[in-house]
Amino acid sequence: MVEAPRNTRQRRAVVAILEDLDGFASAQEIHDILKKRGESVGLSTVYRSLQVLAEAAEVDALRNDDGEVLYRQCSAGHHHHLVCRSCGRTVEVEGPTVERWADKIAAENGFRDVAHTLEIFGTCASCPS
Amino acid sequence: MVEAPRNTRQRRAVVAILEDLDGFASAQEIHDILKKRGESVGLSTVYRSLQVLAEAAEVDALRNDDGEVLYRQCSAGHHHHLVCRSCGRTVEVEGPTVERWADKIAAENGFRDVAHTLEIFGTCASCPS
DNA sequence: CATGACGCTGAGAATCATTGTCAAATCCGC
DNA sequence: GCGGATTTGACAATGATTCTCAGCGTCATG
Repeated sequence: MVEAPRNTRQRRAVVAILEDLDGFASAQEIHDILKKRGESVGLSTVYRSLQVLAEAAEVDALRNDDGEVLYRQCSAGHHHHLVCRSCGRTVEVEGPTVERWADKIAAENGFRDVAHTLEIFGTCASCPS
Repeated sequence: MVEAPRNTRQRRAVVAILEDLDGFASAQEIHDILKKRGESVGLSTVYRSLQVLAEAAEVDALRNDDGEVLYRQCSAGHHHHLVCRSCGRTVEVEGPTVERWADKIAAENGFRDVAHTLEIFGTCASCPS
């Protein structure tokens, strides 16, 4: 039996931040925001909460070029991201054609249990060069 | 003027390993292989060599789920990878449709300096479930 | 509402890939 | 062969993430 996660102040605080944020943010950034708001939450707890949320598919996670893991509250269902390198602003995008293409390629080469990662990075219109 | 890189034993050794390997390997793995072959090369040097090669687009780099950077000698030109999770065997694939799709999506949303990452992971035909 | 079991928290230590440091070794044009 | 710039490598340092573990908070239950 899987235990239901407990409803703690800290977990609620992390979820609240994610709801407010528009784009992707690292665990450390979220920790900083919490500190600024006076909602003190331990760094370890922020990491753990995000892991739990990511496993439950309540948030999406991806790595930036520096290898940091970034988190964001997203809509349900399979989708990809168009992410601003500078401000983190994110647009969710869908690419049914791409999904089919990837599956076809994998099948042609005899691969099974197929998954794929696809993210688009750029600089958004409101960020300076 | 950019200085031409020097032709050192260590750099040649790293390149030789990459030529022998079929799939992606981490800097540490390459360092281990070098050690086993008796071609002692410092770990820092392996990292530096791979960085240089990656910048020169002579090898491709990607991150696995653990956040490690993996390197592989690839053909020239833009392409993506179909990678076996189990044995690392890699097939290079092209997807002109995907490239166009990604650029179009980015343009529609006012993003510039666009790049994308796309990798397909699966289990290849010769690996057990 | 009190209780107890057990998950959750947090401060700090530990981990681990990667990068920085810098003196000594190596290249390479001359 | 020389000399100066580049490269190397042992080791320290960094930085994100995970681990540890004693104490706290939750919550089903009485």
